[in-house]
Amino acid sequence: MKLPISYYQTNDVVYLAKDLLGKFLITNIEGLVTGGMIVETEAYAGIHDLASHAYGDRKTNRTRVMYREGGVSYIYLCYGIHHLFNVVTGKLDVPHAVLIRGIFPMFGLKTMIKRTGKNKADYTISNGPGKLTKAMGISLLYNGALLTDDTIWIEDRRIRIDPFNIQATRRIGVDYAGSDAFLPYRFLLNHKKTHT
DNA sequence: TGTAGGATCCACT
DNA sequence: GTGGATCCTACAG
Repeated sequence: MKLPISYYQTNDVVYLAKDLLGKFLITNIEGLVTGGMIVETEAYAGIHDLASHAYGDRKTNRTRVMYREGGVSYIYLCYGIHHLFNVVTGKLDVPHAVLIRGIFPMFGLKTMIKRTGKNKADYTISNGPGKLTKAMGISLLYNGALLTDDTIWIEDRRIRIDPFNIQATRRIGVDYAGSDAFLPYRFLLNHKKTHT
């Protein structure tokens, strides 16, 4: 069920961003398990993508983990407040990443409620990149963590996704990226029918 | 060493 | 639909 390391090591990051829809992101942090189905992702395509932190082959302390072999996490702080969780993909020295932007909460709902201070765990508890890390306990501590370990991992639960239910749009918040801001690298899973 | 701005969210109106 | 929270990163000097 847990995705093997080889899954992450293709260089087709756009394909992976799409393929991760319907997979399950699960964390076991501080002894508490939370998780849910991935419903929104964005692809960041290495050194030629103006929106990517690794654009222009920028190797810095922050971006270093993106250059590792696919299958580790890349977590960074955004706007000084939000931790954003990315899946590093691709081969060694190819800094591709998929930003996980939304999950549908399914496991550990009580824990999510406690962590976020909300009063119910409906889809809004984890429908944004900063919200899902908060609900799932993901922080900078786990930057570079192996996704084949038992802290943060992704499972294939054989959910079949009809391509008809995948919507592709431009990415959010990357207006600075020139023409790359318009690439259709954001993928949303239309899952209204499974839960209402 | 200093500073501008950011892969966001929420509480307002 | 707007703005404040809040702090790290990158880059200029």
